Amino acid sequence: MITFTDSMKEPVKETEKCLDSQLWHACAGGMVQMPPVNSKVFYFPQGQSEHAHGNVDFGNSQRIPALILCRVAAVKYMADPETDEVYAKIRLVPLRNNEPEYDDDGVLGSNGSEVPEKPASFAKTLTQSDANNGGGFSVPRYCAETIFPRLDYSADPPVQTVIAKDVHGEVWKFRHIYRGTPRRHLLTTGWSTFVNQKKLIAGDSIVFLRAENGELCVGIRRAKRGVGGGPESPSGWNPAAGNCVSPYGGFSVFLREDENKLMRNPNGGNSNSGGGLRARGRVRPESVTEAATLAANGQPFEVVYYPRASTPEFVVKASAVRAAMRIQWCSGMRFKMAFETEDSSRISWFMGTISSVQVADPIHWPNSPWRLLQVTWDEPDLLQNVKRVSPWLVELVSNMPAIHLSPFSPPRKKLRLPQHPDFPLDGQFPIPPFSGNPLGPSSGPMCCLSDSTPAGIQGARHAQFGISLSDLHLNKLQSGLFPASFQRLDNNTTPPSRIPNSLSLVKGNPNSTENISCLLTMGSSTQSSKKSDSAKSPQFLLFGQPILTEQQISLSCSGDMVSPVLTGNSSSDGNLDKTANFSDGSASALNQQGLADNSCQGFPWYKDRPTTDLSLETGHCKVFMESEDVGRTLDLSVLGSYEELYRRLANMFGIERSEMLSHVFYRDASGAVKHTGDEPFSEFMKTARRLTILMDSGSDNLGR
Amino acid sequence: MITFTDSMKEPVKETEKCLDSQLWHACAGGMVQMPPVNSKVFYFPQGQSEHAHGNVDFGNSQRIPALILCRVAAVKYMADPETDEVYAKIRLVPLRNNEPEYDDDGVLGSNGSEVPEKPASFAKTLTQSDANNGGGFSVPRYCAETIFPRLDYSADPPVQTVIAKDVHGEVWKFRHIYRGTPRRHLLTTGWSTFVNQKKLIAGDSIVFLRAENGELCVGIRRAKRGVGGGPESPSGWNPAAGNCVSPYGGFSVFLREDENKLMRNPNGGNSNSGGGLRARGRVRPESVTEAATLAANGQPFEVVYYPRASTPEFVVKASAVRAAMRIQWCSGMRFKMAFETEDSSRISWFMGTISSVQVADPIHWPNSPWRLLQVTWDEPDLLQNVKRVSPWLVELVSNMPAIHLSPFSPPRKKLRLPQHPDFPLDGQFPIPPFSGNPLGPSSGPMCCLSDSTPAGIQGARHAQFGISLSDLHLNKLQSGLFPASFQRLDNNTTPPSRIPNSLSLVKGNPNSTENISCLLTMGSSTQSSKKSDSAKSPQFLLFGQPILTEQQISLSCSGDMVSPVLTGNSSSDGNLDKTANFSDGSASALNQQGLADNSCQGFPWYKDRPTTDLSLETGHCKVFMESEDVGRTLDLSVLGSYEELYRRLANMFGIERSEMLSHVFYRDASGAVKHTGDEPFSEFMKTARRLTILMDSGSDNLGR
DNA sequence: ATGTTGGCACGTTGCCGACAA
DNA sequence: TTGTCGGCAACGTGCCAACAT
Repeated sequence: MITFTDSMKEPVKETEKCLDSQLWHACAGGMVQMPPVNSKVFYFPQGQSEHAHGNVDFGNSQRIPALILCRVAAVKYMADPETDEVYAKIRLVPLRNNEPEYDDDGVLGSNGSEVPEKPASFAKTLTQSDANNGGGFSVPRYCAETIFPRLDYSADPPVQTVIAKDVHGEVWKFRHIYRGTPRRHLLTTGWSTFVNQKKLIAGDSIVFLRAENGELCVGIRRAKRGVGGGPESPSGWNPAAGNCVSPYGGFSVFLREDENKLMRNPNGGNSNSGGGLRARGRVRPESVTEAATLAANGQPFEVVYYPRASTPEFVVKASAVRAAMRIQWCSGMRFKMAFETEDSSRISWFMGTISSVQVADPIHWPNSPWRLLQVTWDEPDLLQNVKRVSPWLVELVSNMPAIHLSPFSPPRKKLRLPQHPDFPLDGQFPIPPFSGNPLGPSSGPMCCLSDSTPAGIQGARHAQFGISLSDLHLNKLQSGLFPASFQRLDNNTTPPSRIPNSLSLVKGNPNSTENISCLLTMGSSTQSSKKSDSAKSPQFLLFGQPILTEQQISLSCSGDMVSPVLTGNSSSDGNLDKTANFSDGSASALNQQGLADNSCQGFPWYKDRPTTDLSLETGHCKVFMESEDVGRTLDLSVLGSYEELYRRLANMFGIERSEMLSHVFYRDASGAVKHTGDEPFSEFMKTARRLTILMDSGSDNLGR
Repeated sequence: MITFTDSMKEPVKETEKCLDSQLWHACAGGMVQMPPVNSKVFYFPQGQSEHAHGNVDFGNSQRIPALILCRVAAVKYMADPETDEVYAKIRLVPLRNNEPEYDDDGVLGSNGSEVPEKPASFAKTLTQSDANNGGGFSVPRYCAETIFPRLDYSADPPVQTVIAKDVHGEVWKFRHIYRGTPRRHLLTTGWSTFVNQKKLIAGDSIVFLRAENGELCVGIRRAKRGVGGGPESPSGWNPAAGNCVSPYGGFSVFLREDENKLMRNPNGGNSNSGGGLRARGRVRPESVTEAATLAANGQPFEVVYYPRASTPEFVVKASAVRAAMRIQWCSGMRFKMAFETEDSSRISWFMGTISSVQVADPIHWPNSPWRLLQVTWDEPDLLQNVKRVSPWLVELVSNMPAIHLSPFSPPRKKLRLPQHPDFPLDGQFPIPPFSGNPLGPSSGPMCCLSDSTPAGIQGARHAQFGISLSDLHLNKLQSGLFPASFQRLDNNTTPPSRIPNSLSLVKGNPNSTENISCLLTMGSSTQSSKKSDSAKSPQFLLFGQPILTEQQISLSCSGDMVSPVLTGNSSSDGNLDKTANFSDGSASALNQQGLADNSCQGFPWYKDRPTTDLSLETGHCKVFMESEDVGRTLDLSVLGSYEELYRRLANMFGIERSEMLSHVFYRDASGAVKHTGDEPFSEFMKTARRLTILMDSGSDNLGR
């Protein structure tokens, strides 16, 4: 008997009960990691719209950024009262540019005790016999012995009543008996009631969890119907690329099946006011537009996330996105990706190759990295439905450390991500005169792969080196810091057909040896940034596309254009205008040649200030942080004094301003290296070309 | 298998299927009459909020009128997909003042064929045996023979399969057999499935209906649990008067029971996006505020109405409301009210007495007639929960015709309600300079009853006549047109204790005989308006409160004040300012004396223009329509010409302007009766005091 | 005319060990 | 160790006429 308060104030809220986060996670599955409160995440409206039923029309009233940096304000772990499906309400606060107080992982705000040890839990996928209405439930021994209360084995047969609470706190009783020959654990009486009430069928999973207070909890994970035997977890992966009418593509099959299940299910209805007209399951399209609009306007909002819906997470740890976007994704790259196994009991990794790097929905989200990667799987049968993935979901496969990890930099000096211009603001927020790449400086090499471009279409001189991928793999190159993407794994015995099978290295100038050596050591950027400062750049061509090294990119402000293909300034970070331009200018040119499909992509998130100029704009200056081979563009003309400069730099790199004074050096147009303050600010402003912050007072690696 | 369109556009709408209006009505029950499309209705936000779960907070951002005149734009007959409960979506368009094109009953727009003959249908309340899972269904012979397909009685036993579609079009099959000794009709196979699926219990009703196309339909009407055996239909009747915190009062008990049923019912849930947080059943409070706000802003809106919810209709035929409000409701009045019987098979009338006339929620809806009447029932046991009713739901009991019916007027001349100023605009809409009473001219007598006021507190001379109610009843007075409210019915053998048992008649002046005779004939206003035009008015006192006749009220503009109690101008119609003033001034005075509870109430819907002035404002003029004893106030000063006058009058009374010219007479300040046009308009405007439209050219009853 | 009851037959549910993987 | 099967007993379902109202 449910009692209502006298005033009947919001009896509805009664159901807005949060459930134990551990049980929630047990039901959500091993793949699901919720961002901690106060951590930074990127919210992808595009991803959320996949979460919704029906078309989400964001209208043309205002542009919504493809991803919005937010702080996680709250997470409510909840469960659908009818289906028991777990979902989370995530309250997000968009971060404006000037909120540096939260660190990426949210450890600050979450009082340390945020690493709960996993409680004992057990998941079993129901067999036919388990789900048959005639039968009981075969309890795996492990579950019976570690999760269930201890049975008194002296009795004959040993029996007990197991009491478990479901996600709503409802209590279920099961007769637990240990009998048969050979002996086995069974749930009999009470089980079929449970199966019927919860409408479980073979393939669904049941989760038993022993909570910290000793209580036994039971949750369910419904199987995702409609997939032919493949791994189950992130299933909805195939928005028809560039198809605006049906953004779901093959994915909608999933939703349909789910939908039908909900429809024929006597549950899942609502006796709602509107007359049961609200969308069943998942999220209403309006909720998505609402959230996205609020987000775009910088206002707090709430999203509902169904971890077991056939869609990937659309609220992603900022650090994960940033890390992924530091990598210059290229077709041909090998990666692995985690999936939940069909019985959702384990996680297994699947290998694949990037077949193309291309914006998933160029019409609506032209600047979005969401599902940027079109992939080919080594075991295509199992992952037929997974055609496009987002970069942060895959892990490059290599026994070389990924270059962006900068393994040789001392931890202390590890680049602190700029805390200032965090928004990939494509239209909504005022763009500050200088706006850094929200994903932080990219230190991955810019490279371009194509398996179809005729070699030599570029005017540059080139020579075939005939290095295959396996060659590369075997080559000692890999022990250096070659982009961690070109070789197959050792255990990859059946290479997909699309794996490129030739690699061209093009020497751009005679001192190729030195340049290769530069390439090999570029991870140690203290050297490389010095050595290759003004060096002629080498050119690698892979399938006719040039491969640029970090140096070639980040140092391009020194005046050397590297490749006619990259007509824009190719600095892969900070210099946003140029990055955008890469896509607007040369990339579209590539498109016209039918090459874009397989080429690498810069991320054109900053289309706002299109420039065709190849060099830095006057007054703009590259800023380098100490030994890191990363740089940011700074428009000195907007600054009025050294003081302002220091403040800006402090903000950019997260350094105390007091530390700054004696550590900032610059090279002027004539090549002379000076200390800030050596010249009047006006002079500095006009002549400075490259600026370095050197925290280690001893070293002198600033190109002096 | 439900198919979705490729684009998945609004799959939700799929369920927004309308059902056969006849089946809908059969399920809704005999009490429910939906207003036809294009008819005029009053929408009561207050009433709708009773329809909602939880507190409806209309905020204080803007005042919402208590009732809003609307045109019915559309009615969608629907059924809850889970519970089969029928509901209607009514699309309403608020009517601004200048939309005279729709008549009250909507016959205009509804292409004539709107009077569907009731199809053969049969409702049976399930017996214990019917609902027992073990049993079948005893088909009443009438149902079997008139609704079901004809049985072949030659077989032994006669059997057939009856196929019926439910509200969703789902097909149900029942084995219909005629067997046993004595022979009877039974539904066996298929029946218990139906009972189980629909979760029917004893007391619920099943409706069989033979549709026009010959198809058999089946619907259900669930019993309203929670009432101890009383009649069932309009149950939620007792908002705690004046209690703002819990506007549901005893009523919430009903909701609770219903709610519990829905809760424990595996149906009735929702697998909704929001995570099942939407209100179950009935209407969300936000929907109410939304509708009310739209309505108040004159924008089209939609309401959802559950005819079998325990709340009275909040969209009421305008004519019904107007008719009800023409009556000056007084405590002590006897009435009857229709209820659906417990088995919802019939309608029965219950007798009661108005115990007090008092605004139900003076804080939020100070001007609302909603649930204006507090009532005492002759059979209180059966209607314990019905404490307050709205005037249009009750019917005054009298073997005399109600005065407002004007039975002696030829039908042709029956008052056409003014079509012009229809809004009871209390704040939202601009008040036109001349604003008529939206409920039309009131022709009911203003009277005041109190069983507690000491006689003679008013200064007026008075005499006790000692006429009891039964005296009145027996008295020949009743054969005239005495207000149809003061006597008990013949069959009322147990008079409620609160029935007043004495009646005072106070002679206001010596010519009482004439005045009584005037009273007796006032219904025939052709005489009365002439005779009592300038006559001194008699005073009836009932329990010390004066009773005013129609003449006293409507003719008070001639200068005679009737009673010091009624300090305001007591014209019960048209002269809105005065009516409002009655409540604002004298009624509150009564309140201070603790008398208001049982006194009559004028309807202060026009507080906007408070006036303490007792006479008509300068330039205002009473307009009388021919023989009707009703009048409307007209501000001549806003008119510029006779032409404008005619247009306005035509609008007010729904008369062709061409007919008008020769039919408008007026009496000027000097008492002279003239034809419009006799004087220049400017002169007319200044001197006219009483205006009569005389359609019957022959009669000369205009006080000339 | 129709509601209620008890009888009874049949179908289903659900517990069990045997068997097999 | 645990999934599946056939056996079988208990129970519930549902049809029926008799009886009651």
